[in-house]
Amino acid sequence: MARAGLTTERLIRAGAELADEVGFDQVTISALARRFGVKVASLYSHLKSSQDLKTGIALFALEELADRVADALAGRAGKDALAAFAAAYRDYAREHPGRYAAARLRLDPDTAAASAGVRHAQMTRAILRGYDIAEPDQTHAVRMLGSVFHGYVSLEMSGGFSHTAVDPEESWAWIVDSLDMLLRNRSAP
Amino acid sequence: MARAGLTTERLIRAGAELADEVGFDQVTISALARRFGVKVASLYSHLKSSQDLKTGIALFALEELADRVADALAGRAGKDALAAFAAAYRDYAREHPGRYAAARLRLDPDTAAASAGVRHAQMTRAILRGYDIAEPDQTHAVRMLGSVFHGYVSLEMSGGFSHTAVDPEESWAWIVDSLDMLLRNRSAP
DNA sequence: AGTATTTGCCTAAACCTGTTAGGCAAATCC
DNA sequence: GGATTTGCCTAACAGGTTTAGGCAAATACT
Repeated sequence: MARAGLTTERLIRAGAELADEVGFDQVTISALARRFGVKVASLYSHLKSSQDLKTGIALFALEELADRVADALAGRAGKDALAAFAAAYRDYAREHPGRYAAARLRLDPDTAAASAGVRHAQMTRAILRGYDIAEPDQTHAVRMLGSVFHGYVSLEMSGGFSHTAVDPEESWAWIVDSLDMLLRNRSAP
Repeated sequence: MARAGLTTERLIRAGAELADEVGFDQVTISALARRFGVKVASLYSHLKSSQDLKTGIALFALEELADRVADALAGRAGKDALAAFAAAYRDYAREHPGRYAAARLRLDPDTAAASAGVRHAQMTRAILRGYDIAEPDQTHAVRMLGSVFHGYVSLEMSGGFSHTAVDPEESWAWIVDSLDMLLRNRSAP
């Protein structure tokens, strides 16, 4: 019988696509095997477990998102950088909802420390360079930015804004504007 | 054989407790049956499905959280109300992580419209009465508050803040402060 | 009270996902 | 071309979900 040519790489990639189509928590070893026209047990040569697959997708998504954000940030500063960061984040979540959900998977500390998550933190801090904010306020600001962006995207994705007529696009712009205003206010004199 | 005295109410309540102990997505009909010392099939007299159970827990949590927020808000206005709202929200998530996760379950539109979710929206809007912000900015502000609070709690719960020494308590206070400052700036002249 | 009816929990069974163990054949290496 | 590695397979078991049908406890009726 001809072989299917599975690799861990391909499985994780396909898992990411599957996540976008059916939702991250519907990603299952069985569904993945079906997609490759292969028996379930065959995947266990490439993946340790279902959890392993999910972690792999999470790491993949974190990396991909970090790359996008880095691209968006290149050559920008101040409010420009803030807006670009925000847009990259939100666009990714809308284009790849399953991967975005994956990126929010809780990782064990070691895995997290070796992931692209640290790049995310660095880039968020980089944005604040345009605003001259010292520690510990800088950390507070990093946490606030992360909260707003993640919170907004998460609420929007779960349909939380669909019961008001106001365009989410406008709210997003208003919020970015507000954050810029706030960070300027918080800048050292 | 003596009966166990199951009711939909009791099952949902026990499910909420179970969620706090083992995590919302580990809540399962089987685990619930074990907890009552009863066979799995018996629960199907009271619950239509596993999904039904989860929806029930979500509605219960939304209600409970709305009650707490309403209590916290009573007799307060302006920044006081803002801080109380924020505290109620965060405290609930820390006390009842499973229920908080349940409250974030995506509900179908009809169910959502009949849930305590609408009270949450109303209360968030009520806070803004202390700041004199007109539409459509009011909607933007509601969305921003929701995003920050949910985003912060969600990131904190998933361990996102554990790699920096800065006290999350301080960050929270800083953020509430910032939001107050921002809303005052956005007030009509 | 004693009978009739409802209702609650049971057994049994089918189907799905996850996981491990062991086998055979295709690909690869000399 | 023969030996070895490696990939996918079958088989089997452990949960979880859900439906169908049965017996006995609780409740309602006269």
